[in-house]
Amino acid sequence: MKNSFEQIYEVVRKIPMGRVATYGQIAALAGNPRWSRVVGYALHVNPEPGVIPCHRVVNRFGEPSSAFAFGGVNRQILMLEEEGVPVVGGRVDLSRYLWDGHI
DNA sequence: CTGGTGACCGCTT
DNA sequence: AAAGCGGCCACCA
Repeated sequence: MKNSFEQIYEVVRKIPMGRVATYGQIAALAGNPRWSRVVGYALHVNPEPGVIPCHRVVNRFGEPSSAFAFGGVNRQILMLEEEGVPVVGGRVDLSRYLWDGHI
């Protein structure tokens, strides 16, 4: 653990399949609930695509980020459904698929 | 070197 | 009840 980024990547990497986490949740698990912005930037640089499941990260409303740069927001939704996370109305049911921080 | 911005969230008025 | 603003870190010009 050197900087906040490493912490964030560590938390995001721990997200189990078929579950999603919010930026605030990741920020809180990383150590500071106000790093939500840093979390977004951290995933933006995404140093290891394919290793860090950035598609499992959504905002607190359960909606995927509009600035998703994988090839379109549809791509993220498709990947989530592939893992078993249904996206209804462009939104994920956080009450049911929100990662509680426990594997 | 300084200023401003960004995949956000929470509190205050 | 709704709207607006600030705050933390890192990177770019």
